[in-house]
Amino acid sequence: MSLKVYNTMTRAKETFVPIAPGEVKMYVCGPTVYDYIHIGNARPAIFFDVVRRYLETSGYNVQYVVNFTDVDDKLIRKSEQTGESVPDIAKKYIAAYYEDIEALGIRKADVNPRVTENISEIVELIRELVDKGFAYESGGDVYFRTEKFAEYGKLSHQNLHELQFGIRIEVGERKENPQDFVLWKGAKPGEIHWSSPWGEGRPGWHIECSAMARKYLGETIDIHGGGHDLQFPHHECEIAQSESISGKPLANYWMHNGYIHINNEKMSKSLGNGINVKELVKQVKPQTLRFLFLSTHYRNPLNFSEEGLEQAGNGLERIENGVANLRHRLGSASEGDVDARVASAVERIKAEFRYRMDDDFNTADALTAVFDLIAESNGYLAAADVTASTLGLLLSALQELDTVLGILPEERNELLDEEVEQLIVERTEARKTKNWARADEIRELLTAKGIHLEDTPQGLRWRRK
RNA sequence: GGCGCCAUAGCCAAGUGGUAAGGCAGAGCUCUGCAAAAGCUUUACCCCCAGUUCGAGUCUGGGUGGCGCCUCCA
Repeated sequence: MSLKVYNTMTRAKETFVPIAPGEVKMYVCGPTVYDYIHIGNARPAIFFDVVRRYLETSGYNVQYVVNFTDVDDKLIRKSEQTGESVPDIAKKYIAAYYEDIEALGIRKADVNPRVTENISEIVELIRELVDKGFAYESGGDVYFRTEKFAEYGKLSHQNLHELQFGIRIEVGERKENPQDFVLWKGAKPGEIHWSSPWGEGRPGWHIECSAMARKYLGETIDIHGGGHDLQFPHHECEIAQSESISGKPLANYWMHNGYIHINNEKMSKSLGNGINVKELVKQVKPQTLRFLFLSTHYRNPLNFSEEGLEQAGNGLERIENGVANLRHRLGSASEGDVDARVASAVERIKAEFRYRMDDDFNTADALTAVFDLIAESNGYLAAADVTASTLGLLLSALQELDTVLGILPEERNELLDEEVEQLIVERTEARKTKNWARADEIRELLTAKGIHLEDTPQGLRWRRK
């Protein structure tokens, strides 16, 4: 089966065909850097990271761009509140963003363009829009003339005239039409600003993505992604801006992830129910969060709860134990050929994984392949004699899937301190002499230190918990 | 008002019109000196009502309940 992608534009799963064979250009809307990212921001970051990884393991060369909005109303407001400058705030939260995504095992994008570093490209694009009559200057602002772009609304399938404008925010009085949106905002006194043909000011929100996507990826990109809420107006506006100039589709595939809910209500900054990634990773392993997110299809909402987190943690533990047990057995495994039955099961499971991922990145379904591999591995491990080559095969299959999912802990050659080592030696002696009381005492002592001892036919196995 | 999404076991969750994956939790058993880990066993009138069909969780229509977007949001 070939890769199928659900395209918001057509509202259907489509066979993925890149513009250039073997190349994928991906643009995902990144954060506005005025605060620490919350888990709602983490969902697209993790999901599109998995998309990128999967495309790469499928043989594509992926160009992955995620922007930073480092100047906008929210940054300016924050600056007024804290007294810090807008660039200082942006710098601080960009650094925090990198820390957070690293903690979550999210690979950095190839480029993280920033608005403030692309002002001339943005101004140039606005100038082109004005020249072609798609935009107009009004009182120091520049607006996009939505009436001029007949396809406005095609992504979100909205009829321009049936939208309720001004329902949430006031309609600016400088607009020709309420549905017009701002491309350039004239600066108020004291605000951060740049020069433009329309006076001092700064870019509107939507224009940056059009300008930066064009600069870094070209007129048409393969995949444009972001949160569900960006569909309208953000992506709709991007389409209007980009396509009215190029006459070509901005993106061939539009992908939108569903929201994180808390108590069955969306998480959002305005509701103030956000959970910071920084706080969360202090409490749970980052892999747990990845596991949790990937266990629900990306387009579905995901209700976040303590219970869900705990269940994800337990599920992950089963996988971790399986891998650890595999590694442990490596030490006592014999030489010899790969077990034919295991080999064919591994092939079957890997194929199933691909099949499920090919179906619009169905990570929840694909995760079962990991459990299948663990079950296969545990079954094989029960045998009295195992070959290192078979264990190696299982391990590499697991790692192969994990290249895409990123849920396994890194392999660490942890050492136990001398005192613990000594106790383990003592316990082994005690067991030889059937001094169960002392053996159990030591085991409990170490359990209290977070080190779990397990006696297996192949000797002692320990793990941290 | 317009445009959408969702409803599957105690919980999470996948599901191509062919008789309900997987995980977590629970119970029982096996292995173990005891544990742990692991294995085996065990649990579903797929929200309701019609319809299409040889056959519907899946398609159509109508309900009920929940959620989202309609220019800050991921």
